[in-house]
Amino acid sequence: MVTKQVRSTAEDADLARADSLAREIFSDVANKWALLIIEFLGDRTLRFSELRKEVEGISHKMLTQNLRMLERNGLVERTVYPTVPPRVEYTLTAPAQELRETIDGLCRWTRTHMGHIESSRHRFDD
Amino acid sequence: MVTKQVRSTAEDADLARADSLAREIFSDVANKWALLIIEFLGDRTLRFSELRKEVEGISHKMLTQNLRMLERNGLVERTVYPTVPPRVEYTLTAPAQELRETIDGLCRWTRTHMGHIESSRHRFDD
DNA sequence: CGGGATCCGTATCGATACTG
DNA sequence: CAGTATCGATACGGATCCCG
Repeated sequence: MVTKQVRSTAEDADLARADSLAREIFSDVANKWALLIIEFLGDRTLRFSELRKEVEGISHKMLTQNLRMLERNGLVERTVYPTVPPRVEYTLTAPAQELRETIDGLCRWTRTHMGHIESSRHRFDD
Repeated sequence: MVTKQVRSTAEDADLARADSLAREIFSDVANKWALLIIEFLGDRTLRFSELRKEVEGISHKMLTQNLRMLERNGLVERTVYPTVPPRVEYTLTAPAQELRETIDGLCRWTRTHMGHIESSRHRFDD
């Protein structure tokens, strides 16, 4: 166990960098649309328009924006077929598949506690 | 397995309601600040000001706003001690504790794949 | 068809000031 | 100390148009 006393200022700086990076990634990933895209894409390979149908309610803009972000973070793979009209397919990468497990957990949690939450809301709204 | 044909319109309406409720709860919970508050609060009992220190970067306003929302959904319990100056303590409820398990998973995932994500970002930014 | 660019209303957020 | 209210800034999100 490394104590505060023997930790150099350089190591402190490293930890600070790691922390802010983790926070940054967390902010990217812990947003509604990103999580829904990952959840609905699952282990399938879908085109842009197909994915848009799956994640209902998402706008054209939000879908492209989030897909770019996920691609940048190495969570989705984007394959372009240079045909006309163009055909673009999206798949989750291995790290994203792991992430999907925990998102599944989040979805299960929601379904399990929906009733409790709904009644709690009604109690609160007085 | 219930097929589409034998499902009544009333049952369809129920399913639609459940779906939109689930979406609503998901939108509440799957946001950066809410998740961080739950994660940092953990199994402790913290005052408003203590919690504000823990979740660094959160503004006074965002903290109150999210705490109200979490309280409404029955995820945090708010205890007011009518002293002067006032003392208000927050704790996670049982459902929120369960949720914390999956948030822990999300945090572990972030730490595990930080390196991969960072290098993927550098590759993308060209 | 996929996606970039633009416009524009709205929700979000931070800072500040004020109450019990 | 905890919380509400108000006010600007700006980021978000949707609608639309156009290009490959």
